[in-house]
Amino acid sequence: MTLSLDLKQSIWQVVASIPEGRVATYGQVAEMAGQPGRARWVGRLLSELPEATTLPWHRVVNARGNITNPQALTQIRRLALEGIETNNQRLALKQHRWRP
DNA sequence: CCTATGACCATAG
DNA sequence: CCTATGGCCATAG
Repeated sequence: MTLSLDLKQSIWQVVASIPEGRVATYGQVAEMAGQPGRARWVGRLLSELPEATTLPWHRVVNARGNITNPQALTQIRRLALEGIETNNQRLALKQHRWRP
């Protein structure tokens, strides 16, 4: 199956709907977009975003609350602005996870 | 066609 | 906490 524009848009939509001050995991985003088990698609899609995007990609972390992003510093800074503190690239997922 | 590579994940030891 | 394993799947070479 090819990565259709529809699928990309559904994933972007989910990311866009993550509230400020909350985070979601890659797997969570994939599942909410109707593609369970496809966390890697999410990570790869986010890696292709233009630098000027308004999509809140910084609110997506891995299943352990860890930041595994080449742009970790940017992500950590943005999360801090929303009141989410990190420690060694890790945050308290249990407290900050978005539960719709 | 085959292998390697990820902004991943769950489970087991 | 850490490593190992198996699964995931588009993309690149």
